[in-house]
Amino acid sequence: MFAAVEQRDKPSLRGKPVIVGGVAGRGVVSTASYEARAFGAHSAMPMAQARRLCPPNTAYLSPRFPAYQRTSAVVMELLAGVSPLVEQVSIDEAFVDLAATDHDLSVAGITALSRRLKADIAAATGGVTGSIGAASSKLLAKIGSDLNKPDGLTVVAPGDELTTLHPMPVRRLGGVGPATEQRLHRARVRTVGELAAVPLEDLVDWFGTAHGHGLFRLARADDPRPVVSSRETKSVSAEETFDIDVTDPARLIHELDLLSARVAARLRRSGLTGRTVNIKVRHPDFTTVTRALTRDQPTDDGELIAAQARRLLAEIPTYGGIRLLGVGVSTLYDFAQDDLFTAAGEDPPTLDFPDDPTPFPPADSSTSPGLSAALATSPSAPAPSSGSASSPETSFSSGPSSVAPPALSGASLAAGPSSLATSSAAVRVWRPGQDVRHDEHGTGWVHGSGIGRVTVRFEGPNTPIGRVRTFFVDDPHLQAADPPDWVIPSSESEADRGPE
DNA sequence: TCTGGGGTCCTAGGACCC
DNA sequence: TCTGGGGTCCTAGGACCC
Repeated sequence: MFAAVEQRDKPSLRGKPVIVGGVAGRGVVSTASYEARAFGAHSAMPMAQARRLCPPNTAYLSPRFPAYQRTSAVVMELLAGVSPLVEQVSIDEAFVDLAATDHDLSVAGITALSRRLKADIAAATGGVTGSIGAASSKLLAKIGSDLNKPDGLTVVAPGDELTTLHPMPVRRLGGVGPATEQRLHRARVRTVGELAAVPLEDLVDWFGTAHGHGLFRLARADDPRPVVSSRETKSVSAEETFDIDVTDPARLIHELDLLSARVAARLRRSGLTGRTVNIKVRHPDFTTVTRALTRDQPTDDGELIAAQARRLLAEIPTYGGIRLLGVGVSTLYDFAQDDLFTAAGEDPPTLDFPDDPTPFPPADSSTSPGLSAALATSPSAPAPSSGSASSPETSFSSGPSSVAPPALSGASLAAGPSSLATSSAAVRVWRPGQDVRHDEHGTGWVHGSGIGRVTVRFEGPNTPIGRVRTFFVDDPHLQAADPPDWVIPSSESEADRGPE
């Protein structure tokens, strides 16, 4: 599709090999025009290899996503005119549920409708053609649309599904990629028909429950997947492959910050926040590792994301250089954090420490022996347009009590003044050994801590051995009197090592 | 001049909880 | 002393798709 748009917009490219993709450095081919495919170029091929294969008159172009997006929107608009139930799969693919309409669903009727639609698409896009597959399921419709590219039209009549499907190579099935294909080939299974002869137990054995059952059904054209108009976003990420492997740690941190900012901006644009920060590192030998950390509160704040990402990166050896760096956020929530809870009529799950009449030590940092910092902020309305609805980091010291908690202050500084000023929550610091609770079990001390949570170790007349419980910032047990259910640590547990 | 970028889903193990 | 069962959440990695 990218190549078709380029050839539409630049007549001189028509009839010539066109390759769209990363044209420099370590780029790969996004799309090869049919003229370029004749020389062996194809999607996902390293650009360097495509250059070796294609003749000198080949055009190598960087993608112009806005142009493709405009063309895509024109097509999607036409599809919406055909049926209210359209599932856009990508920038250039969609499923249309014709059963959600009152169209004539006979083969003749669908063929006529498809012809009209193809003509409308070509006219509305200025000559970009599309291929249509029509069938009784997504599986067959998709396979049909691939059959006579470009500008193809395939209608699989009801009843013809198996005769269409079974001669095809297994690779044609959605969900069968290089790994599954290889595995099947080793088992002498090359066609869908051969796949249909494999017992379910074998498929589950080879590919696991989900994939095994999926293959078993697809091989029988048993595909009840409905057309769904919209799906919620599960993650937002950004990554970059460097032209030359990066070794300089300062440069890596800088890149991490840039990626975090990009992710945060896209989260805000979509009205999303997320709790899990992921990083991805690809080494020069192409091995790829990921690290993730789930926060207690969702955020869309680039500084906060970057702070987490830096901690995660610190776990990974980078002295050999880094080929690719990525940052992502998942465990998403639909609204900015403040909206999330006020809209639901619930209290925000953070403690409002300044007003909190807890049995804790006094919230006076100058007199409380254990409290090393208490940054209170005035409750105020969320900033109207800043998007920084995230709360400041609520963190706990885990370092030696003689030192100001470094991770802590780093995190709260990273939250930035504007973020602090717009939040109704406070940052509170606990130090190991700090006395935080007294009850019938004895006296509880901060034993360990992490972002958003703290473990308290109890000892006293009723608890001869140390008992440990983890509290979260929003845990009512931290302030309420109702008896929590105690966790009795085993002897190996860190709980018995006691406060430092 | 070897191998992009943005996603989804699944699995497996461990921690934790009741 | 020889250790359940079911559930959820989290993390890491892999396959796959466009």
